[in-house]
Amino acid sequence: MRISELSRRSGVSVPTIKYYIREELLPAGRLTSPNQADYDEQHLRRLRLIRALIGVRGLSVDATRQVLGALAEQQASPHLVLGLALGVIPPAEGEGTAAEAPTEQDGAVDALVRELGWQVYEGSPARAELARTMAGLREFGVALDWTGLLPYARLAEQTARLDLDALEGAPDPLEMAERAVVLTTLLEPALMALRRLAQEDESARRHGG
Amino acid sequence: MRISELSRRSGVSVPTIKYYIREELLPAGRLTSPNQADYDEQHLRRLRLIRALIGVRGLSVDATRQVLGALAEQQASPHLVLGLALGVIPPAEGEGTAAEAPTEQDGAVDALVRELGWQVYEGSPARAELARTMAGLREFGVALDWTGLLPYARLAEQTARLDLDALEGAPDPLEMAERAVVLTTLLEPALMALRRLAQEDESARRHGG
DNA sequence: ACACATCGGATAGTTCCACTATCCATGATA
DNA sequence: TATCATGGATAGTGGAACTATCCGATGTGT
Repeated sequence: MRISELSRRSGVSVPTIKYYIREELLPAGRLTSPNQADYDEQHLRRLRLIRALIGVRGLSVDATRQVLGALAEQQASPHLVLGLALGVIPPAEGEGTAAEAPTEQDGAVDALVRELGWQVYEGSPARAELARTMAGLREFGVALDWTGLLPYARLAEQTARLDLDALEGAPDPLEMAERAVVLTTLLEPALMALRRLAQEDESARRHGG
Repeated sequence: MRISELSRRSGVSVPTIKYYIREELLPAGRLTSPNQADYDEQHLRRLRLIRALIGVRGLSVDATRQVLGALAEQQASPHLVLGLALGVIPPAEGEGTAAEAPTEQDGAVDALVRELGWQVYEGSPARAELARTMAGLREFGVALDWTGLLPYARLAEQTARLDLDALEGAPDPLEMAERAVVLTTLLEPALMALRRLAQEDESARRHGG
């Protein structure tokens, strides 16, 4: 198909598609002549994924590129696929101005991970994110050291089990990775929304709604 | 204290403080003369909260104003305080272009809430958010109807219990509301980071790391 | 074969947001 | 009295995510 059809079928304008190609979120079409390119269903799938990550999830173009990069990088064992797809996904992201110096919170994260016996990569962005938020919380005198996070971490384990269950039946690694990305990133707002609702309900129960 | 001291103590530049006052995130100081105003510890606390929400959490100025608005609106029972503080907080936020038509997903959310027996406000933004993400997931053929969310919802209930526990000892309603906001919004990235790490660990266990 | 729409590719422009800088008259301060 | 900081107003900046325009080449209908 040509770019106009890709645009029509995806609901994304032609200039925007070109922009995504320039930004290397989407591979260029196969040139059939110097000024004519051919796009296939893969492009359409990928474009929809991009729109979901940027539009639904609100990721930046840069973050989206990283996520898609992780997706392309595998072709290996299921764990590597997931490790890459899940591990590289940059979480929420605050004012992450590169090369953050290791803070004292890193020690807390290490302690937490050790206590839980988790086998996780040293350089996971999630570790840094965790340290960052803990530091942020401290500024408010919220006394929440790593032991306070333990029960949350136990719940996270159960959540992760559900997540992995949902990925079980994937036909091929690439499909699995894509599902992992979708499930991990797109489900986040839903999980947080559930938390809000549950908080409201719990509050009603405790204090009488 | 005057604005320069507020700036020094908070680490926020004077122009930025003025900007926040213009944007009504921060109340203006008490004028002691036409060109001299006085700020107190409340301003400092609030300014730090603003910085956490915008800088650490990455909320937009607009979303931050809503959160702070919820904070100001109470003065009532603990449940109302929490309902307002937690309920009004806009979750993650996608391309929320106002007045979204009720989709078929709303029915699914209703069913979910009914099944769980949750007592939650009809107009919670979290409900709309939930419907929106489910619609987003559908676009990818992720077969996840409301029954698929049930186990996640059960875990959310437990998470909410932990959250409410953490708020128990608050001295006054305003303090409680502020803590609720901090805990709800600032803890989100941490919870998501924990989920990422737990996924990585679970993947290692299942597929051999 | 010929007119005309469409294409890929490049470049420049737009909009929005979160600041940031500059000005000014006034009042505080040494 | 001579700075100096202040509140308030207005304009400007930089980055991000598009969006619009132009070009020459090419496909398409007749």
